[in-house]
Amino acid sequence: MDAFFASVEQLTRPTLRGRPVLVGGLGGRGVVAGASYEARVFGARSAMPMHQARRQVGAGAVVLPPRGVVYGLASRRVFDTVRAKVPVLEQLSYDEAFGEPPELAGASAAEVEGFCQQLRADVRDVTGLVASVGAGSGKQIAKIASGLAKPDGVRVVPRNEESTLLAGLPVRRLWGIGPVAEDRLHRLGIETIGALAALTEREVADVLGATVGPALHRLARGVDDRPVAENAPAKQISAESTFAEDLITLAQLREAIGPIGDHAHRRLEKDGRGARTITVKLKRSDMSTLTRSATLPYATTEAATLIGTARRLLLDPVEIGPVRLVGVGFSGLTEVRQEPLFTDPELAMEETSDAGVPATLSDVAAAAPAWRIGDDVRHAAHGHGWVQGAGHGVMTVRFETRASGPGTARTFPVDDPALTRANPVDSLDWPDYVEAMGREPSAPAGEDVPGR
DNA sequence: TCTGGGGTCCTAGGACCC
DNA sequence: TCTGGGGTCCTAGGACCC
Repeated sequence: MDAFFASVEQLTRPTLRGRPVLVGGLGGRGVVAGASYEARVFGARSAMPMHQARRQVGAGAVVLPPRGVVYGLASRRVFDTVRAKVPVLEQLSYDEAFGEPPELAGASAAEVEGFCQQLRADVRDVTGLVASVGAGSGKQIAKIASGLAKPDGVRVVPRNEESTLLAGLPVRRLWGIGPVAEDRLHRLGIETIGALAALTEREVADVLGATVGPALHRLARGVDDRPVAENAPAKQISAESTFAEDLITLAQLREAIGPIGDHAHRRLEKDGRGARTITVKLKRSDMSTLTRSATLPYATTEAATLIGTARRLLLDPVEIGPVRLVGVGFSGLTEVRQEPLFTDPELAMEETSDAGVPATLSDVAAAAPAWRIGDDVRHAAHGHGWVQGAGHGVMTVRFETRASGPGTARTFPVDDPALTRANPVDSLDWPDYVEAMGREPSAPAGEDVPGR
């Protein structure tokens, strides 16, 4: 999908079409999760610090917090549509998947091109979103081709053009070569995939490792027989959170880990399996990370045991230095037939002792929610809208959805009783879609698609 | 006022077992 | 009386992907 997050915002909030949209964290430590093509013109990119992207785009920038549920449903619509023509899909993220349609076995480049164009048309008709498709003899070539196809296009790489195409590309374009591997190769004067392909097996293993090296070497030489397969069940479920200011005491960490553990635990429950291994992740102010893990004798779904164990694994900032991020991960995921007969009473105690803790800032926020830019709103008379601006006791709401076309903005007192919080999904006209289809779309891996 | 969040895979060392 | 070899599991760290 082309600029997926930003495109969903422009689809459901039509006023934003044609404008530079940045989706991502709004706080000082936020990064860009999605940038519309209008924003990319100014150099804004995914993973860039938000303040930097904002500075580059200038005053016209529209900065919005991510609406994960909306992207998740849009993603399901997209892949339900694709699945009708490509039964086996290997999903890489919310917005990207590999497929190997059986009917294209032995097809000519022209036939493949036609198939891909039809697929894009289907996706666009059903979802209103723009997809690009790349095709080639293997996943690596298809992936590179899809990058070349964007925006809004198809790129088919025939067999006889593969090696020429690969040879000229910078090594970094190879899926699996990141900043570190790129740097190592550059030090040896290896700049292109062609130069990488020309190395010996031995050389490549020395530079990139005994496993990864030869694998990347094969891809560089155009050898890619990896199958396209449906995603395996997740091996790990985790949640993490970066704080506006570094945490400097163990007490702060112990308080912070509760909501993060709850978040991870909620997703574990949704998955339905139990976990044996609990991992705590801490990122220090210099961006280095520390992890500590513990493995229980049995898998459990119990929040008290899981989060209590995580809390026990925390390290003291007095010893390790200020902490900017805390994460909790669960792995060793297995079906749990029955709950264990006993839980560790000490751990259970630790967890439940949170009950009497004084209200945290987030509790206060939940009690008296302030309207924030990007919030979805319902008004008794004007319908569904979103908060375009707020401050000085008033707020501006633009009333529009995917179906409405660009809407009008109206200003209200922030405490206007006619305004209530709305389900973000309604901006996609989701209820109408479900009604038209006569059912919910299939939910293969649920919301917990890997990546993003 | 630098650098999110959710994943996968690999490496390497040590404990432990036969 | 000086210590092999193979295997699995666990822990910690790191590269890489979107």
